Amino acid sequence: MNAEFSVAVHAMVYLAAHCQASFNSSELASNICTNPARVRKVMSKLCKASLVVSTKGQGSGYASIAEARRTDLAVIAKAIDEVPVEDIWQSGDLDRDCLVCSGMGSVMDDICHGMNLVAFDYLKKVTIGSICDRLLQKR
Amino acid sequence: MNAEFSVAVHAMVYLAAHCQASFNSSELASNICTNPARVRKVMSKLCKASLVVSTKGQGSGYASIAEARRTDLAVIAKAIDEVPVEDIWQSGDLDRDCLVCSGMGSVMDDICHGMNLVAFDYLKKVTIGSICDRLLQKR
DNA sequence: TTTTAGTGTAATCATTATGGTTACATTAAA
DNA sequence: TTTAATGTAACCATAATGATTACACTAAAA
Repeated sequence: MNAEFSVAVHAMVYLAAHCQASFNSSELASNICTNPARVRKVMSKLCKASLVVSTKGQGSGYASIAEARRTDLAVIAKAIDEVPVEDIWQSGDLDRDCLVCSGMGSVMDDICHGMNLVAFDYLKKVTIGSICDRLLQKR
Repeated sequence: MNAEFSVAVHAMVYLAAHCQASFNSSELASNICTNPARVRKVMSKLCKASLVVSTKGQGSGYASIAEARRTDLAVIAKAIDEVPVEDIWQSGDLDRDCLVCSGMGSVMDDICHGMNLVAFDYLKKVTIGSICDRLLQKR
């Protein structure tokens, strides 16, 4: 799971915490501590998944959708096409006679998939709203 | 989670499936499809955690421990010092006044930790024995 | 006692992945 | 018509990864 996920969550939290306003990629980049091009790349994916709204032209930028607080992190991860556990290296070789050698690849694949399923279940329980509340001490 | 985990699991499964014999790093590397030095590096960690036994000198190598089939993948991951979800990039900056900017780092850290907890729970349920049985079609 | 075949471990190298930077076509407000 | 923004691609520097090489150490075998 790379930094795009952090950028996406941070941006969505920031927008949700200032839900009346709109911010351009430079303003978001400054708060996230990255560069505007990276922010735009991530926001473009969120926008395609309808998790944020973006406008174009002068004075444009990004803003929260109405249901932003209810958006969970699993949805965000899928929108930016990320999985918690990256594909593990598949050892062995399908063409070998040895059952261990030829079978370990798919075993590791399944294990990776299994971890991703439980990790996604966990991410489903974390919402942008819950993060906002925690950050703004509204527990 | 990098390839050392694959190497470790593959090696443990191979040794457990041939539990009467001992194999050197070249033999294991050939079955895993990697190089002997890499195998030795991983096996050395497993050995320190007493998950395999190794001998030295001429004719030496690695062999299964008696309880190998009951070893679970969480124990192996810990032995080689790996976590399923690598640290996610901590966005923001602790020294900023903005609560979102200064707080997101630890939020992402906690999320990463939460995913690792559930992923480790999953790995605990997968044992070397269960993988052997699957590969050798003893379901 | 010497030779030999192995482990343990570090150093180096090539390749890949990652993130930052720059550039520019496109868009829409002013 | 100008300006300020997004969307996206290309390029570069750096970091991470795995393969390779080397070698000190160890213990069996001759």
